[in-house]
Amino acid sequence: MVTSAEVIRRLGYPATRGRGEILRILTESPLPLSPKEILGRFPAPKPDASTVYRNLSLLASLGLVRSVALHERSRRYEIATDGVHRHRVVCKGCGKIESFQPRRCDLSPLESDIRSTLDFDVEEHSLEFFGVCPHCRRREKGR
Amino acid sequence: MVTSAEVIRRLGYPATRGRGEILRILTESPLPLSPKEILGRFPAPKPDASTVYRNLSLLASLGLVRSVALHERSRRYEIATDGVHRHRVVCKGCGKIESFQPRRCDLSPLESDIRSTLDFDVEEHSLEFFGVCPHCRRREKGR
DNA sequence: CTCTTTGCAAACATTTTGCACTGCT
DNA sequence: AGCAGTGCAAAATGTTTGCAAAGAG
Repeated sequence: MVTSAEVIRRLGYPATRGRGEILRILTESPLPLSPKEILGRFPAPKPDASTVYRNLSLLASLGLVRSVALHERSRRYEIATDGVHRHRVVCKGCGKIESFQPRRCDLSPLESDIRSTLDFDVEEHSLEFFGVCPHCRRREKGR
Repeated sequence: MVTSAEVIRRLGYPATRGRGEILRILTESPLPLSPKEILGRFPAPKPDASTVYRNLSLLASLGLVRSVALHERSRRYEIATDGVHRHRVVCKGCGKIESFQPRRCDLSPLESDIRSTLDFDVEEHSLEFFGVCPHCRRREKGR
């Protein structure tokens, strides 16, 4: 078992309490979290918000966390588990987010298209769905 | 030919100069634009930024424009042309954005999965790619 | 002990809001 | 004329930065 502290240290950065906590919080969350939510889940004493932002940037540049762009005001972050690929469904009514692992998510034909047409090396993609959750659907029908 | 002014009027809102210009600017842009960029392309006299934000929200709620979430600080908007589906490739090096229409973009199996597993009615999806553009690839190799 | 990170405060960027005035239909 | 939209100013968010004090290796 490799602890997150070791991973960070091996990458050449001191393993501070904040960094470990961020990784733990994101690992335990089934949904991507905003910096504010992450701060909210910190046990006391809570660090300053700027520390959370700085560490999220660092961890993202080390590839340990990933930012997720939903159509919101703030960014969200999730743990970057190698090889595990997740997508989200966001409810347009209430903003509820569900996360799921697709049975197959084969976008390689699209990625080859991009390579041959635009000459970009594609490294990642982000695929998010927007719709209506069961709860909001019932509410809409009721009206 | 139906003008954008008529479309807005039919939906029950006055067709003001700002609304028409926003639709024209977005129609003419091959790439999604941020509110600031949209404002920059306005012919004088430029409206106030708040007007641009208010109108973008209105046009988005009417379904005439769509917001695009790239991993950036500000939102971007594109014209919502019915039936035409576009995706973006963003260069991680220089931030360059390319837009393309996929030859096929069949995510219906995934959407059925979502329907049966999570019971969400999926109405839209957003699929964006991130990679390295030819220019940055050459620059990286050079180092 | 040295170098990096942290807290704090302030700066910044983006977006939203209240209000009097202007403009669309 | 009447109601909705606009500019302006100010506030609300979300994020970044400089600097002295505290912490990791």
